Amino acid sequence: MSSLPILYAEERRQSILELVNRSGRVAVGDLSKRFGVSSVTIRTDLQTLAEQNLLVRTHGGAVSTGPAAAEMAIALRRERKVREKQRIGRAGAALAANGDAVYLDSSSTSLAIARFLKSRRLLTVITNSLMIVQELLDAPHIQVMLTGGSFQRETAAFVGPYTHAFLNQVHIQIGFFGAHGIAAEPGLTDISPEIAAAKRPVLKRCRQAVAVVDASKWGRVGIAPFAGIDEIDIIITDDSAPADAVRAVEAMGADVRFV
Amino acid sequence: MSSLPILYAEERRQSILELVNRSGRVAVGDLSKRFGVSSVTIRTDLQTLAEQNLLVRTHGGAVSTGPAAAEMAIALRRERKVREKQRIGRAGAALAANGDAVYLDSSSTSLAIARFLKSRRLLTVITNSLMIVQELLDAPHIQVMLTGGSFQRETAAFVGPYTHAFLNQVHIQIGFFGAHGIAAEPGLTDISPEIAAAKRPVLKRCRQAVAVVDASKWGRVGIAPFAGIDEIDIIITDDSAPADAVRAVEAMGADVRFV
DNA sequence: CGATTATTATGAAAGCAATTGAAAGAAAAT
DNA sequence: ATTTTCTTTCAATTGCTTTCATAATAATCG
Repeated sequence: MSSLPILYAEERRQSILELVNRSGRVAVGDLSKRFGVSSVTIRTDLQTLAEQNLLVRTHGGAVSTGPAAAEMAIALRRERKVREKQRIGRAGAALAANGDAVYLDSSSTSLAIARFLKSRRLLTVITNSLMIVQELLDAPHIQVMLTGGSFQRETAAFVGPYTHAFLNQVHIQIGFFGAHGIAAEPGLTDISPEIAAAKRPVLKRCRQAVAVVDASKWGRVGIAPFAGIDEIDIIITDDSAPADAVRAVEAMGADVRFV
Repeated sequence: MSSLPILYAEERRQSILELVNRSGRVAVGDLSKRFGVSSVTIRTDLQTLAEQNLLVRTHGGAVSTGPAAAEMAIALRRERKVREKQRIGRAGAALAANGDAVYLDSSSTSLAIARFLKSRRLLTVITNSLMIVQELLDAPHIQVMLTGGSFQRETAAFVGPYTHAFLNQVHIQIGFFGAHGIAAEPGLTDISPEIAAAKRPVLKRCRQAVAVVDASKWGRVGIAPFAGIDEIDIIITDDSAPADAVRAVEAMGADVRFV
């Protein structure tokens, strides 16, 4: 067992990655014995690797992320905070009036809203998200418009200058925006500049801009800011949002609603 | 059969998902026996998956969902002239050079071309067809651009003025166009004015325009013409095309190639 | 058709393993 | 020597699964 005398953390993680990709799965206990470190250490390793999307964490171990082909479908479907998003989705959908042109961005919360809009009529849904188009395929009474642009595989969204050009031509009654983080400063942020760039022009075109963020987003700040708190009309979140972060945002005059 | 000793919850759910997608339905009792866990555990699994919209819960089990994915898959299976289209697709794909921007319209023959382009690199595929985007999801080396516009459910294509606007902004090396009919006069036709209107502007933007039509299209004339024979550089068809119709088109100077 | 019976579902409680967070110790880097 | 990073221990927490009792649903029979 001590055939590998000492390994740097990085080397060990590399080895773990090889193992999980070779056999498809690893167990914390096995790894702990194999490398001669505590199980807590292995867990932090797995967590680190999971954060980089190099494997998928499970109870007691981890499994490989699978073949790159199905990667997107699985990753996007493995939603978290499902219940919270569902409640936020229902509340958000209720804000759209008949006849409205509704914008849904490429976020899982917007997808939740789409699910509640499916049964509606006389709605136009504008989006840059492939997932939302697919979700609305069997909603025959909803007119669906896609922005077009360059397809970004990681997010299943369309981005880039052509997306921008499309969005500068439409008028929208109400727009829903997910975010990676929300904080008093700098406001709403996301993880990719392209995604943020796709959201920014739409905001200006919406009579009403609604941010939809579950509790985990509060206080977080992503690399790419796309909207200040003052640009958002309504913020919908769930009631487990941290109170101090919410207060800081409300102090700037935001209308925060809990579901 | 149950040689798998212990499965992580995640793995088990993944397996259940595969089973339900493969056979269309699963029963709680079967799953419970197969995985060697209690029926209550299976129920929580099914509930979790149902919350993520990955399947639909029923009494005693679950049935597969994905009206989007499944429906489209069925539509694709209804294709006719599969073998001919495959041959045409291979020949068409061979015309695209590395580095090209390729346009594929929303026709089943273009979809056949997309399948042959998947393994290529350094290609940009521009399309207004949702099915082609989906086909190229797992072709990571191909950049995919979608025109955007209004979604037309019958053809799974994007059409309308926004589509038009997008297409006026791009330059394309080679474009492939399916058609409902081809004849010396009025040339290439389709069944819907919207579809025809989406094809017309692209034609002018392509250095090379290729019509891909199986034998059944010759001599047929649809309601909406979109290109004269003189606007087309190459016509690819299969060798069972009616000779007289082909001759009439060739007499106008067309380059007709058989596969 | 209604009543009975069998099957399936749901909720609560409990056991166990895995996880997380905090605090402190060890190793490496500056 | 000091800071930083990594690792461990320990306690508290969470998550998964089971059992059992009860409710709801489907199927069967009179």
